[in-house]
Amino acid sequence: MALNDVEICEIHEVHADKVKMVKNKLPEEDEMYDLAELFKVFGDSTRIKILFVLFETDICVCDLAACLNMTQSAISHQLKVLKVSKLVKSRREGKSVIYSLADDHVRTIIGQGREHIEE
Amino acid sequence: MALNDVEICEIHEVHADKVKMVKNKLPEEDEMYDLAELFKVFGDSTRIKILFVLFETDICVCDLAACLNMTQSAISHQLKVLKVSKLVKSRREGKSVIYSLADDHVRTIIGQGREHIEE
DNA sequence: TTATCATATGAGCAGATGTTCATATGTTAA
DNA sequence: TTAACATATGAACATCTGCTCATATGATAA
Repeated sequence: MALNDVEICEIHEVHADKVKMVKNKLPEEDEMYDLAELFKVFGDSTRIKILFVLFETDICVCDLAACLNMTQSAISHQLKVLKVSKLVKSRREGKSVIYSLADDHVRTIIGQGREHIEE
Repeated sequence: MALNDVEICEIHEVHADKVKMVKNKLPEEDEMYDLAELFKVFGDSTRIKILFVLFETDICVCDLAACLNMTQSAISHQLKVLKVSKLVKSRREGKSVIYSLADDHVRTIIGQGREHIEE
């Protein structure tokens, strides 16, 4: 029998009614999973730095790498992650590819994060 | 000589002036790093689920584990991460330890995340 | 005290993640 | 077309992360 813990707990003390009530109010598994995936994207300092640069200006990969003192390859890999998550979009201009913020949730989310830290 | 990429780029095309301007506007390295660390905490589905439970009610470790069908140990480890990041606080009540949300930035941050996803 | 319940924690392991390196793709100019 | 620049990408590797298992700590009741 799997998940013995749950069984054992119920015998003793777990408030089965409370647990059931809370379970019903939780969002879909998928939604919570996707949310975690989104925050995972914010959870890397290279990507955060990229976003801060994009707060200031649209910019090409090469300049971005220079801003952060990192290799073009490393930046490019991370830009892809940001793009798949729709936090960033890109357009081609001649030989360069210019990246920019996809929408304003990014600013809000990061803003709230900063507020939390300032305490 | 290290970081050849930057050097090479400058010879050719990088907009040194633009790069310098952006660099000046960026927050402190530490702040960006801390921000990434904060979001890293949100970037795991177990922790996200814990937070959603805490949106509904204060709850003990045992009930929390039952809600998520996970072991007490796994939950306890993650609660520690959440506590160190000040997203969650705890109080003892008899044999149990009751966890609750530390403040309301958590709701706001997660709310913005959800908005971003709904698109 | 001792027994039991509730939670916390350390070690170990498997899987995920970010960077580097080499190279491929795509664009422009000659 | 070819050469040079700009970006993207795959593989490899080292590090990080989250879970499990065993066990320690803490609290209560008998």
